[in-house]
Amino acid sequence: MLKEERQRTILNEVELHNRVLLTDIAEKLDVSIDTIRRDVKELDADDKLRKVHGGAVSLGFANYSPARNNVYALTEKMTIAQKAVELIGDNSVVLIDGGTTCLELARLIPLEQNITCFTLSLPVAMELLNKPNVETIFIGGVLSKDSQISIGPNTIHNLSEIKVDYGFIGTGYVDAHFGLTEFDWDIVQTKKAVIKASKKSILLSISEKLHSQHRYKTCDIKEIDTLITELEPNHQLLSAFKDQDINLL
Amino acid sequence: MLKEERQRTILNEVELHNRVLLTDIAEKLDVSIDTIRRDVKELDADDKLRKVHGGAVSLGFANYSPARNNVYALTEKMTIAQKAVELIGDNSVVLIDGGTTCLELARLIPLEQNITCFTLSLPVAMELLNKPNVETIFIGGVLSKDSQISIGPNTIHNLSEIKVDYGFIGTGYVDAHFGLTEFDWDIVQTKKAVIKASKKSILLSISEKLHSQHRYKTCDIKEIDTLITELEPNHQLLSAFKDQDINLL
DNA sequence: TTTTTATTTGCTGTTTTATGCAATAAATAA
DNA sequence: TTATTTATTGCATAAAACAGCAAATAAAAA
Repeated sequence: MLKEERQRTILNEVELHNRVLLTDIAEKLDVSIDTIRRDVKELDADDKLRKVHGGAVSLGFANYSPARNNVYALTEKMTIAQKAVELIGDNSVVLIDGGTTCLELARLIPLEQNITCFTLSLPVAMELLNKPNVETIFIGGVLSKDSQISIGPNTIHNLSEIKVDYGFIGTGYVDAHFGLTEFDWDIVQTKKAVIKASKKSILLSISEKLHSQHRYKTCDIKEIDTLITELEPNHQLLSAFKDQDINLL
Repeated sequence: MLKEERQRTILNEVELHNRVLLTDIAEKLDVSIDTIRRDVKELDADDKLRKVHGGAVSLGFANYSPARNNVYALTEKMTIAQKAVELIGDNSVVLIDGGTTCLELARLIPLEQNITCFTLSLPVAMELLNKPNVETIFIGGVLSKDSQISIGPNTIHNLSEIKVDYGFIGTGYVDAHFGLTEFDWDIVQTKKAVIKASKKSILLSISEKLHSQHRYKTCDIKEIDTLITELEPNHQLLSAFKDQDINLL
């Protein structure tokens, strides 16, 4: 078998599965592991793939860097945020939670929109300051380093003193049966207070999060007024939520 | 399974839920917790995520570095901030005002310094979140769009309930005779409350601001405990302050 | 054709890397 | 505080990478 052929096979394999094990391909092509190793080394030098310990991965796979494009599933989140922002009427009072989806919502608020906006998220607040017609009120409290939102008793107390038209919230995990869950107890307490401070709670979640759960429970699905995902409301992935008392957007 | 595949899975999980537990991933991928721990350590070193006790959080969630390209008189302000940061003892409770000089102070707080820090400035709060040993409490309220700090009655009320060791404040204008003055009435009210909430008030001001004044008065010089400028304390520009009951640094 | 030369491949022993285990230390929760 | 979970460290093992050598193969020259 020619070297060319062998390398072509390796590349095919890598492009198809994003990865390959040296041992597998050596056995498949019935040559020694050293030969394959040398082939992969050449392909790596030619920037056709990335050699890694024990095998090789495709370039797209290796170059994936969240630090560069920063937000995971940005298109989906923008779709969700767009649906959410359409709910906000002029002169309404809303509360925006933390998380990247909620941050997108803050970004998408039109410059001419005239609203009052409460938030407990530092990045969301930063974003809202760019909107000339949004009156922004930050709910103070102890700041969580991970989530960059106010948490703790003071935050919860502050939240207890307001009642907004819409509360836009995110969640770590959501399941049609188990409801909204998080792994952080403080966050759960805060989110509970957010929901209580909202006449209507709007949950923003990418579909990938549906049917996942964790240890601490924020609330049942029925406490949420509307669920917004990037999917069409009658998508089959949402069927489990159709039976529940919740609007889908 | 290749290490790269495993790390990609970890990244997906982290970006999906913002935060994951090492134990969960280890179980899901069926490898030892040590391996996951090492993976997460590497991903952290590569700035792909942030490792926290027991798990990992996504960067999009915990990343913010405001560019400070065009800060006026940055070197002077850094000198001032350096002098100020040396005043802060371990386990003390401080309050940091807004403005670029105070932001520099927040930046210069050493990573190992263990303090509790109140602030009403959004950029300062952002900066403080990067300090692992600083407990940050944000004083909530209506946010001023240009100064990016909390103002208004609610802010003032919140400030009335605390008393910190040091209050680090900035000012728009300062004069040995007329005291601290501002352009904006709301800001003045807030700064008054900040001074009242501080056992000792430390004024941070570049020398260029000395001997300037504006329409609304925050307080007299005698209400300030220490004035920090970029100059030597016995510089002649400071002579007018020497007669006053104020420390110079 | 045969001979020479260069390239490729496989093998051996050594070094490096990846992973899991266990003991101890540190951090967090109760 | 104590108890429990999570981190760190060192070590053992196995797999993989590497370097050098020699046989096999291919290409070029006589």
